[in-house]
Amino acid sequence: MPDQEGHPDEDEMTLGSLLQALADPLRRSVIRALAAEPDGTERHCTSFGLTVSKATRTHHFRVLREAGLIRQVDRGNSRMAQLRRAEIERRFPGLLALVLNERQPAAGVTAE
Amino acid sequence: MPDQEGHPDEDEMTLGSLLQALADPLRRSVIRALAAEPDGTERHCTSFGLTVSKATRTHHFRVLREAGLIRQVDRGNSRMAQLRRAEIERRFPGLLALVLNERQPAAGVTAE
DNA sequence: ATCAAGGTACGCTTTACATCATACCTTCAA
DNA sequence: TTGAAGGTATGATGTAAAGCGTACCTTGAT
Repeated sequence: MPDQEGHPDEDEMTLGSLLQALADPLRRSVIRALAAEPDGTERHCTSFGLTVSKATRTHHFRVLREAGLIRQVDRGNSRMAQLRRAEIERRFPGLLALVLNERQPAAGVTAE
Repeated sequence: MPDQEGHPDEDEMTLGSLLQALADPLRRSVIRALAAEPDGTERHCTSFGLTVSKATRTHHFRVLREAGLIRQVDRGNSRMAQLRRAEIERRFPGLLALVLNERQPAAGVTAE
């Protein structure tokens, strides 16, 4: 599996890129879904029900990864996504809570 | 002074538009400057030292206003900006703190 | 009444981004 | 080893957003 760069260290995360990544409702829904799981949970990238093409999905997960929100781990054939909860919380306390408390039905995700 | 629409109510603020508004470093700097002042402070739109044209400045303040971050008040010839601190805090607790705590390199100055 | 100053609106350019289709690479299972 | 499945890279497209200049409208001076 090619190209796995772009996992910034905790102190390399910038508020700008985090906010930019979270400005997209699709990406927020991914983070919300991940955060709803127990800490350390790995989820298959296709398991979020995003109604976009493969290429677009790759794009969004790349943005999340490069912002530092998720960690992507290769598991044989697939690449799993994991929320970098503790690091995000240390670096920008309260940021995740904001996304979690959003009372907004997911956009772009399979409808309600 | 024309067009003063777009002051959403507190419960009309959406996380999406707030994040989008705050994704821009210029707009974050305005919010940071406002938040550094005592609550209720009104500041002249030109007092932030933004290095953009008048038209662009108007644009950014409009985004901030329509997201619900600031309130714009006409004072004779000028239009003053005021942070909607309490409302933002009630609606999305912790959001402002995130912006405030951002360690921001000076604009136009490289390196630390 | 006139005019400079503060803001906005409009039109335009340029850049960034979300999206897709296609082609390709890797892994695992027939 | 052949092929299906999961991901990525690339290139193209449409749209949104940032930026500017200019023209115009207020307001408060002169």
